[in-house]
Amino acid sequence: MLCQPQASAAANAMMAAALRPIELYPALAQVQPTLAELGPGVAPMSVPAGTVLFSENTPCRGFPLVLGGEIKVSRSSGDGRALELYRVVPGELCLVSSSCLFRSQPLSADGITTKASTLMLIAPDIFRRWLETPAFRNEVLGLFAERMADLTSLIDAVAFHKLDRRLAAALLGHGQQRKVTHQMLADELGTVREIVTRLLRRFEREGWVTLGREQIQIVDGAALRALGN
Amino acid sequence: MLCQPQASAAANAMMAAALRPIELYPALAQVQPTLAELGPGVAPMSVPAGTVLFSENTPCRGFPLVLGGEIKVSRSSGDGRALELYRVVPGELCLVSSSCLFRSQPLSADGITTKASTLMLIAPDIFRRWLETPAFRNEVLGLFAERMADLTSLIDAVAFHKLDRRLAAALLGHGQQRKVTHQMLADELGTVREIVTRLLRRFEREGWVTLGREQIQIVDGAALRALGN
DNA sequence: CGGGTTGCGTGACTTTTGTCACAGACACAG
DNA sequence: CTGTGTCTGTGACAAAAGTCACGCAACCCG
Repeated sequence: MLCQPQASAAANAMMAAALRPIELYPALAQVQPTLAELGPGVAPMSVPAGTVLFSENTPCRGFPLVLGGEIKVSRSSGDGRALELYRVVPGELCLVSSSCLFRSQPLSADGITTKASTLMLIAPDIFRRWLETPAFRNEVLGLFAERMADLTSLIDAVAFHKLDRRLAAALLGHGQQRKVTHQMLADELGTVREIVTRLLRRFEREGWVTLGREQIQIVDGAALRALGN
Repeated sequence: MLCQPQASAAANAMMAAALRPIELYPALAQVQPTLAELGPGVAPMSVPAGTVLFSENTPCRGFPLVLGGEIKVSRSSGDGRALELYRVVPGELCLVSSSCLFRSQPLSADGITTKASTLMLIAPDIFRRWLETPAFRNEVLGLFAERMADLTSLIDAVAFHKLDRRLAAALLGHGQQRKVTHQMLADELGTVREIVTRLLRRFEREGWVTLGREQIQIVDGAALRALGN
C-alpha cells in the first residue's frame, strides 16, 4: 500500500479530485480538527489498479476515505470462487475495513482497487473526533445504512434469483458495452466461468448481445432489463 | 403495534427487564436528554409473539430499542420463500427499521417478533440528540458493524455453502433439541419444506439426529459441526 | 513468424435444488 | 370418536448449476 506517483491524464484528473476532499465529502468542511490542521497526517496516497488494500486477515489501520478511483469489495470461497459485495467510489468510506474498528472481530472480505485510486487513511482517534460533528456523523451513518441495503439486496439476489437474471442485471448500467472477461463476470456473480459463457451465448442467440473477446455489446437492453427486473 | 398487557410469568420477567433499559444499554446512562426527562414519551410497549413490527412497505416511525423478547428480520421472495437475515435480541437496536431514517429509500425487509417482546420506540430527533453522546454513538456504530458482518457471512453461506451444511449449522447452538417445524427451518434457510425434510431424514439415517413432530433431537453434535464447519 | 498465454466455446456428465402430487401421522376440538 | 387441520415423508420428475475435459482463436512478445 505504498504511494506510487501517477502520470497519466486519468491519474491527473484523479489527483485533481484528490486535492478537493471537501467537495467529495462536504461534511469535512465542518470537522474538528480540520484537514488543514492535520496537514501531512492525512496526505492522500495513490495506488495503481489491482492493489490489494485489505484481505481476509489484514487488520485495518484506519478509515479509508476514497478520493478517486474505485475499490471492489468481495468475498471469496475456499475454492476458486468469489462474489463481489459492492464497490466503493469517491465520496464514500470503505466501511468494511473501518467496521473492524468498531468491533473486535475483523470483517473478512477482500478489497482491491479496480482503477488507479487515491485514498486518505484516517487514524481511528481522528475519525472518532470527527464523529463529534453531526454532519459527518450523519454521512457515516447514512453510508452504513446504504451498505446494509446493498448487502440485503445482494442476499435477495443470491438466494432467490436465477443466474441469468443476475447476469442480465450485471450487464446493464455500464453503457453500451462492457469490457470484461467472462471470468470477471463469474467472480462478480459468485459462479464459474463456464456458466457465464453459456448464459452469454444464450443471450447472443436470443439477439440481446453480441460477444467479442473481452467485450460484450448490448443490443437489446430492454430484453435484458425485462429479464433482470 | 398496540400495547397489550401481559400477565404470564415470562412476560413479567420480561417487563422487569424492560424497566431497566440502562442495564441493557449502558450507554443510555449518559445520554441527553435522559430517559427520566423524556418520561412517558419513551414508554416501553409490549407486543405478543408473532406481531409484525414492519414489513416491506411500512415506513418507520422511530428507532426501536429491544428491551425483551426477540425480533426476526427476514426477507421474502415474491413466491412463497423467505430467508432470515438475523435476529434482534435485547440490548440491540433494530437497525433495519432505523436505517431508513438515515437515507431516503426504505429498507425492504420484514420484522416479526418471535416471542412476546417489549420495545421502546425512540423518535428520530431524540435519537439524533442521543448520538451526541460518544458512548451511545459507539454502541450504534458497533451494532452497524456487527450487522454488516452478519449479513456478509450470510451472503457467504447462501452463495457458497450447500444446504446440508447450512442446515447442520442451523441446528446447532439451540441446546440439545430444537422445537421447530420443517417449514420454519426452510424459511430460516431460504428453501422449501421438502428439502429440509429430506436432509433431516438423511441426518437421521446417519444417526446424527432423531426426529419427532416439531422437534429435532441432536444426537451427534460433533458430526453436525464437522459438516457445518 | 512461432510459441506461449489467455480467453472463449462446448459437450457429456453429476449433483443439487426445486416442483408436484399425494399419503400417512398426529393433535386437537367438538 | 370423528373430523379437520397441521406436520411429515416420499417418489417421480425437471431444471439449474457445477465439473471435467478438451479444442480453438486471439493476442502478445521475442
